[in-house]
Amino acid sequence: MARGKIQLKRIENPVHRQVTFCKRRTGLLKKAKELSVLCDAEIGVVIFSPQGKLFELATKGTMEGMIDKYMKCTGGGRGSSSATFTAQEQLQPPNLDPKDEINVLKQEIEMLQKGIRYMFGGGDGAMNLEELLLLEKHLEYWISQIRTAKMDVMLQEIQTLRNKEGVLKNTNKFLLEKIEENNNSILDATFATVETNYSYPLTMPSEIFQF
Amino acid sequence: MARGKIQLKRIENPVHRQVTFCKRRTGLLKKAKELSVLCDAEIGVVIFSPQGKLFELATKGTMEGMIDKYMKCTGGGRGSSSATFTAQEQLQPPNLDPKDEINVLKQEIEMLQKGIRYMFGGGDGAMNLEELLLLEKHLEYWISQIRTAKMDVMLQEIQTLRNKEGVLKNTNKFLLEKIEENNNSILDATFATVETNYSYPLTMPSEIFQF
DNA sequence: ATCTATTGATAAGA
DNA sequence: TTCTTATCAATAGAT
Repeated sequence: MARGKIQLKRIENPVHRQVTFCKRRTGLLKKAKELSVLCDAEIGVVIFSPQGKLFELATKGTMEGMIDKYMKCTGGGRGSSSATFTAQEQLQPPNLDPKDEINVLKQEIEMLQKGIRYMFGGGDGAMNLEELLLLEKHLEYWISQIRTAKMDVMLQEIQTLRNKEGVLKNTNKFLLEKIEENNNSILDATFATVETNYSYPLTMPSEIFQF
Repeated sequence: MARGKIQLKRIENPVHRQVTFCKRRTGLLKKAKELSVLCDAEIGVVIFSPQGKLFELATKGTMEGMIDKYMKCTGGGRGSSSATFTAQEQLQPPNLDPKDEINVLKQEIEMLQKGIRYMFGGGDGAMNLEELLLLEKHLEYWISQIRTAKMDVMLQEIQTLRNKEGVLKNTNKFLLEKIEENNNSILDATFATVETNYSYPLTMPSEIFQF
């Protein structure tokens, strides 16, 4: 537009991209407002920045109202965005354009294939930012599975340690009783001498046994 | 804009208004597309003409997807606008090439995802795409909040238990040595008798102490 | 954030 | 709706 034409492609420079996003976002919302006022139209605009931040505009009423109206117009027939809907409604077949769905799925497959190549190859197999962001999302899910397994292991270890502790405590208790018995039959001198050589108390601080 | 400035108010002349609506609507959607491409943003625009006619644009995926994302962002805790459905239900409508293609693509995606899950050593590989996407959405929100706190608590407990175990082990060891000393000075009979009354071994299995 | 040379959008007319 | 053209508005690049 100014000081030089721009290419209709993603701006690679992150600073330029962010600045342009801010400027054009403002411009777009302004244009939407103008159109709404000038022509008495009802307009809703939703903008997600690459970082996922939401910007929105609803020229009449609320965005929810817009969405409800949109749903009615598209004949989706599914529940209102603001109303609760039944499981029955939820189970109705989706109303997606098959072509769109196919494209989405193809993109997903390509992304997955690239991701696999990336992980196997180790190199940065020429994935662009958008693909990396998509892959990141899937990795987050996959990682959650690992987390579950890890959590199981940790819970198991906690249980095992608790069991061990119980055994040790009982053993300790038994040994203490044993020593007390022995103390009744031998001279105290020997025991006292040894006791000073150890830092571990024969009786544990009470809080250690609190669970 | 051209041939004279305009007032930012409703255009009273119906013909002018209609013409302007058409022109500016085109311009607005163009701007939205440009912003999306240039800045890698996800944008949804919904326009209702005064006559109630719908014009829409979703720069990535479908408008329904946009709405879902919007609901998520605004904390609208209600269900997905695109109803949840199982892969089985989606397989129902036969005879349509697009549907068949979708099914093939989905199977391919599942295969790829299973492969990756296998690489990670994770899950059981029995989830369909919709389940994965839905679960991912929820996990992204919930796990991040719960994960840190839970992990801290668990790690803390493991550490505490290990510390306790170390103390108990050392105490146990000391007591054992003490008893051995005592055994050298008193009769074995008493000890042996008591030992049979307890199931806890005085010497722990070696693997218990492996960390 | 502000400035300004340019490009892009568009009101009016056909 | 679309095209043209004179103007106005948006904005890319620089500061």
